[in-house]
Amino acid sequence: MVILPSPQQLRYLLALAEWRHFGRAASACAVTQSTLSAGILALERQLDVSLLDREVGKRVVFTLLGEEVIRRARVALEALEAISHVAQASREPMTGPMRLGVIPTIGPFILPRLIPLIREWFPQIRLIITEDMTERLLEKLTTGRLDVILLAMPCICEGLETVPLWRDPFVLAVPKSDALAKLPSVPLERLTEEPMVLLEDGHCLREQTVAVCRQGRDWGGSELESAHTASSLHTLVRMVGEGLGIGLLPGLAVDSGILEGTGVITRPVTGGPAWRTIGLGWRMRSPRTEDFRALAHTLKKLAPAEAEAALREDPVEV
Amino acid sequence: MVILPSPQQLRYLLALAEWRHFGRAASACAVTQSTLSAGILALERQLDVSLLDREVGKRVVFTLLGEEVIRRARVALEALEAISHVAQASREPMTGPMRLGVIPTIGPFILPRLIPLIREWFPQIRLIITEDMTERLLEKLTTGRLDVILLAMPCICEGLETVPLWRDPFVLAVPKSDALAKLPSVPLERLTEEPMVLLEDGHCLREQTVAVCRQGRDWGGSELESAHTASSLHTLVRMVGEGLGIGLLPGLAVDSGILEGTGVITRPVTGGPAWRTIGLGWRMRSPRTEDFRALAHTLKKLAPAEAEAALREDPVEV
DNA sequence: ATCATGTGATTGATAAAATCGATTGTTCGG
DNA sequence: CCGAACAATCGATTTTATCAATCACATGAT
Repeated sequence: MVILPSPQQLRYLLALAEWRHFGRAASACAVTQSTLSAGILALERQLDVSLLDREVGKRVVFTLLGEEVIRRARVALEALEAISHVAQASREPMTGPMRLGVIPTIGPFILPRLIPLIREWFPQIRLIITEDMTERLLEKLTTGRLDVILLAMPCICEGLETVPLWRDPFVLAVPKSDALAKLPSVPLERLTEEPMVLLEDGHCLREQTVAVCRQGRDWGGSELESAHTASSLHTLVRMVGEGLGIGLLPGLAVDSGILEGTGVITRPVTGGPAWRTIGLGWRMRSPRTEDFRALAHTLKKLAPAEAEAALREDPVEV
Repeated sequence: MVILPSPQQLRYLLALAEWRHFGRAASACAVTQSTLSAGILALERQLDVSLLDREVGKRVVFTLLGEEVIRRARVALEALEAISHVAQASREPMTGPMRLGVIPTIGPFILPRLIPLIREWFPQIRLIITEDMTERLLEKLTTGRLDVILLAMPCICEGLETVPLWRDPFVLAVPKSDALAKLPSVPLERLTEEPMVLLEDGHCLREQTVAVCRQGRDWGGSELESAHTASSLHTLVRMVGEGLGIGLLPGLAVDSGILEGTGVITRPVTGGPAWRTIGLGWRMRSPRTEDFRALAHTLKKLAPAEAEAALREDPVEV
């Protein structure tokens, strides 16, 4: 049987790696310097290797092996902490802080409904909300700075568990006076007749609307480059109102009143699938996986009835 | 600061999960039953949850949370053990058992040279060799039943670190009396003139030789189905000798004398790349990564001089 | 019904360890 | 050469892990 390093010793080692100073590392661990020193020594003695270079002066310099052990100690302690956390989450499900990330094309339109819903169903949950674009949300999620994110699916990111919540249909936004406004609905093919206003690069909604347009007709790079770009959906609507072009809007945004007082109206688009799927995602093997599954189940209540029904009938995601 | 479960307690839990019996689990851990019982109780008390269902009789039944904690305990203990192992590997590099897997189209031809080489360079290493096909080697590697494998690259398997060692050229094997035997070398295009003898499904060499043949000409499924199949390279050579068809052989096999006394001769193939790259692979983040890198460096000495040179000049792998 | 048996939990004693406060021995910078 | 800063060491104390023995409670055989 192998002698395992004690978690305490590993904590001391990580603190030392962080502070590079025995005294400060010790007070960070709430122990005396002698305790931490003894702990590091004991770890080195048990492993029968030296983790610190003690040659040069009194500075804290780790050996190559020391650095490697530090990396692995982080992993091991995280795994141990996860056991505590999963126990805590099971003891008191749906309590405590929950750091939720949300993309800018969902956040402003869903949060006014989402926050009261969570307060009602899970009053013990303290939501901490971050709004950012998909890529950076994923980075924050995988590095543990977020617990759970609300985004447009599909999301290709390994180690991520996602649940589709509902479909959000795209509708065409045109100025009241536009020719297309006279039609009851607009076929996909006609979307390229007029210039398009798109979101800035980085918004996944930009790529999704472009993909919808490309369904209708070959719509090359040149038109895309000449399109106007907006930094938010609110700006995009204003620009459509100013006659700079037409735009595709998520139904979610329209439902929450983004068009009010803008002179922009919407028409449904026909001739092909035109929606995005909104889903909830979290780190696979997160200690609070069960919490997040329950949250997803509750969040489905926020779907417009017909969107949820559509997803139920055809759960295969695009 | 969260209270972490002690590794010892987790070991008790895992033993209990394995034996489902306090007494037997205790002796497996070399402690008394009371110690193990107290350990489990202490773990439950510290986590403030119940891991065992103690309602029904005296049988050992885990709660759902218990099962989850057991899974995570396995991960955490592995991470802790990895720290011990990396320390041990650094303390005594290149010692102890090393479980090497090798595919059947490499093993018989390289092991007679590889084993003495390792005995000479790393006499402390105790090789334990397993021969199997790529897929099952990878499965054994990822589940920890092998430490390192020798295979044909590229190998698409995440979590695997691989190093290319040398190129092994394919040569054409034909009966001495065959028409192609009269040529000094054979262009790829002519490989499909005669029936081909291939290895059985599952050998990666089969797919590689088919890929080489396909370079020369469109060579569809029907010819493949009608090809003869051999269960080993030795059989394949015999079948070529019997006139059942021609075959592609790794130079490695030819160099080690597979053709002796068979009436089969070889010709180089021209008109396109015709080789496989042999590499060494191991679990990324294996505690003995440094050992394996050193091993790979040494194994390169087994390459025919020209093959290693080719790889040095053009290390980009196909 | 009764008792033997197998099981996990409990108890009290003992050995091992973690930790603390105080001290020692180095290494720099002035 | 001295003093400040720092890590290592020492001795005392508390805490923890472990053991052997025992208890409490099922189950099954008679």
